[in-house]
Amino acid sequence: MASKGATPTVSDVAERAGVSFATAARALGGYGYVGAASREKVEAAARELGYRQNDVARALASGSTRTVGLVIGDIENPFFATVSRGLADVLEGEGYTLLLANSDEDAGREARSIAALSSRVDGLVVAPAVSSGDQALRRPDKPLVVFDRTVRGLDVDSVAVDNAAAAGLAVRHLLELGHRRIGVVCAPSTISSTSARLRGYRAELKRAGIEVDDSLIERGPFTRADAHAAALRLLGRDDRPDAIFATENYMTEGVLLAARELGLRIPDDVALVGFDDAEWMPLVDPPVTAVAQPVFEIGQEAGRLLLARLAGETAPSRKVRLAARLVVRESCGAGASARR
Amino acid sequence: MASKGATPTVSDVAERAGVSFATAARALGGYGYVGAASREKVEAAARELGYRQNDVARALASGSTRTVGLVIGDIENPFFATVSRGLADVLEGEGYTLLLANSDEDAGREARSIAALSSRVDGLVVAPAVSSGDQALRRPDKPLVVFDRTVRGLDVDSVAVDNAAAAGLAVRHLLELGHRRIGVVCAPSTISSTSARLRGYRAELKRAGIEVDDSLIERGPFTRADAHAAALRLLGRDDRPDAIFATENYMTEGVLLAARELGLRIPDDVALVGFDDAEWMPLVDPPVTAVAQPVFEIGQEAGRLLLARLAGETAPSRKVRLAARLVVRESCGAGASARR
DNA sequence: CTGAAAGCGCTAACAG
DNA sequence: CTGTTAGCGCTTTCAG
Repeated sequence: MASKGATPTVSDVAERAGVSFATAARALGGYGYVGAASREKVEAAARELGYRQNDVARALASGSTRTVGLVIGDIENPFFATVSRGLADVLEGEGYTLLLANSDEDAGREARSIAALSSRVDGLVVAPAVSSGDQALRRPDKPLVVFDRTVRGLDVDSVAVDNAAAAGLAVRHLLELGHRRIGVVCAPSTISSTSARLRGYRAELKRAGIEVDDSLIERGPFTRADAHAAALRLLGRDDRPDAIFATENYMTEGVLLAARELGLRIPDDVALVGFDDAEWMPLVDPPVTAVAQPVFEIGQEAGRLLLARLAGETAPSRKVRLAARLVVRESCGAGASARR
Repeated sequence: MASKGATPTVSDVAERAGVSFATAARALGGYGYVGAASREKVEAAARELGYRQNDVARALASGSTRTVGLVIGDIENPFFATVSRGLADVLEGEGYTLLLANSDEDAGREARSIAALSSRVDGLVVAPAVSSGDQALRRPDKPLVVFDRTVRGLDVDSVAVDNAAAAGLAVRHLLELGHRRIGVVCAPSTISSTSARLRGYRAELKRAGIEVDDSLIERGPFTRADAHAAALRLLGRDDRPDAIFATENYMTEGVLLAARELGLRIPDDVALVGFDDAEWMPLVDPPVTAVAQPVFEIGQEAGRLLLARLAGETAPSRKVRLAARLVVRESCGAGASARR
């Protein structure tokens, strides 16, 4: 109903309220002193005009946006979704809004997402797609915290699980149940979390006196389809492994699918332990044993770290390492009798 | 290595390159005429100084951000994740960046997310949490497209599946397999898609000459835990239904879990048909029959609609309705013999 | 408490 | 092709 077609500005409101621009701006912006009478007039005028703050202008003038950006690898991966909830949870308490961008685990897209966000937010949290970190991550003059993965030579706050130890948990479980020939289906090892899990796998095998057979390690890219293909290769071998460690939830799905197609029974023909728990894992046949990360907490912790920086903390960077735990179900042969 | 501590601006680059501010701005901004020599000097200076565009300033000055915002109900719900990929897919082709915000299916949060985004983007796509639509949605002077749900009295472009018809598909399947007493576990019917699915359920029952028993309809809020509780109530009755229609993927998980806990076999003791397919559904025991929406396409279509508006299209609002299809697996009793 | 005025960093006319 | 000069809408001194 405003006379002008365009969105009303502070000046419009000021004029209508019969106060100076500065007073209207203060009342509308919620800063500085404003008398009760003026405030009322301004608020009424704003309501009548349908005034709405222009965040872009505010950001340019004040240099702060009260929002933080999150760049994730794959929005369809529940891991990232849950991290984002943990992060939002902590941020909201401080009045920050969270904006997300997806990188599809692609370095180029990641760089663009970071660029798109970095001038629009006060701080950034990122799960870097490549451990060798392009320029994109090095430059931001905004506070940055990385999670799940690390980047060589990038000294910033980070949150993650001890991936090598967590992988060890999974492999040891397999070993204890008598499996010796353990294959792995994993994401590309350019992702630092993947390579750490692989390291844990190797270490655990070594500790058990088993020689690592690299041909048993299948590296797919990221999709379920890739994991599926990799699992098919591994399980189709004459000398197929008697157990598989899937380093990520998509990989677990791929192995499950491949086993089903090949008519292989789990855990009798081949055992399976996954990394990353999922809601559906107790529901499949057989229920899947997997390493569970404290996902929500990872997001929360990242949020706390970032908030501290935004508040001006200047201490040296912190590396927060959370513990993962093994959720034993039936896909490795343990507890099968406990089935309901 | 810039002399000043702060991020270099166009003026800094111009000065260093020995050209005027405007020339540097043009070279850096990629608009207007710039001679090859000047361009080179500017680019060199920019590189040396580590110049980076300030998108906020650019947005304020140009009135355009080249980004669109997506407000979803629950980032952990794969439905939204996939829609967002479809949307990003279309948008990227036109050089737009996608920014996401989560509403947690809460009206207040939704309003805040919309507010946070709307002055930072050129257009918005939203899955409205409430069908009665607050002011938040009515005001934006930016192009808006809604998906999955509709809002009474809000005349904007929208994309969705024909929910009533799709629900009919699911219920008819159950009916054809001889199930008569069909319960439903659903989300709150304030969500327009849920109420449409319920409408489809009722219509199909009526068509089969079966009276609708409202006590067989359990409405939970949104979480898996709620769905789980609702399913427990329904399946715990003495006169428990012989089939259940779950109107959403979380609901399906809840029913599966409840049945397992109650020691009920699917489909023998109770049949189950879900709405929304998921990657794990073929993997559970038994594989779940469900209505599959063309999720990625919904995102793409929303993107196309929005792009058209951004390009200035001014035609009356369009309602795109996509078809869903039933994916028959084994949880209703059909095809059980086809099991591998 | 209120007003005037100077930018934030960039785009966009408008002259040269 | 290049330079000058207004703003975009708001925050922020600095005087009153």
